[in-house]
Amino acid sequence: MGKQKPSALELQVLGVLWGKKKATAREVLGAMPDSKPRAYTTVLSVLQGMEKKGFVERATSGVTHIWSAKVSRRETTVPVLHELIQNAFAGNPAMAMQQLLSSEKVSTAELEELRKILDHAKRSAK
Amino acid sequence: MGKQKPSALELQVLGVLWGKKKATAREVLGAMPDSKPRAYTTVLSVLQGMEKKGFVERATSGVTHIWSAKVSRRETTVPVLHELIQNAFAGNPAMAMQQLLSSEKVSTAELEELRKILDHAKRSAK
DNA sequence: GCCATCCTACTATAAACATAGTAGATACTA
DNA sequence: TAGTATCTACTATGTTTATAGTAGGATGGC
Repeated sequence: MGKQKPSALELQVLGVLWGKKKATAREVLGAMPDSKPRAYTTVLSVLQGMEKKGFVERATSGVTHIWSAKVSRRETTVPVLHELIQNAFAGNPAMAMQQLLSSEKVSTAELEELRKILDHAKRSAK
Repeated sequence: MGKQKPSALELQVLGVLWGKKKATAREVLGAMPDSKPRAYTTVLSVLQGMEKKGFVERATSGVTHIWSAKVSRRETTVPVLHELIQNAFAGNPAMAMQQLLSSEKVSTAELEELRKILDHAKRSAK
């Protein structure tokens, strides 16, 4: 019953729900970050499966159901990232971050923010 | 027939090969970071499948085959991380890094190293 | 030389995933 | 109110994943 790992598609659905707080199946379909064409029923089926796994829950509003995430972004992604780092980065998170910095666009403001977090982490470590 | 995405297990195998440069199937089995018990033939089958997909290649040394990665860590993991950030972090790599800093152990030396990279990125951005 | 061992190739299979259709209920609209 | 559109539940299907067995060839020790 406990902590299962969401698939890539399920994670994408969760990402939408973390962003919107609440959404109908149709709204989720419209907000999927990969813009792959999918049938409405595909997303609905995924949501229904995710409910069984405890990833999402729904509130009924008339006929339409309103979906929301039941698990937090952090609790969900920490194990996912951890596993990825174990598997692909020899357990070394710094290597992953280094690659992220060089492969993804990070704004100056975000860089500044990260530097603060870094300094704080350094002080805590000492 | 280009760029397919490796599964989690395939990524784990690649991680072993990136670390060891070359390894037999048995050595790969022994070095899998999750220490899940698996049959020798399981790993062999995975390697054979990965060869078809172009992820690994082999050299024959007598009867035994020596396996090595045919794709680099970077070219493989950049799309994987990118997709993860799109799906689970609203396309925001800084959020992912922030979480990494707070959820994974990073040594003081690595923090220092990261700070340098950060400063460099900041200078380049300006 | 023989037996146990280790190797690869090939095949099999259960489970998970991604996808979507169909049917029946409800709601809108002209 | 008749027809159209929309919604959910349920079922189905092709694919990929993870797993491992079996068969047959080679190796090595004794």
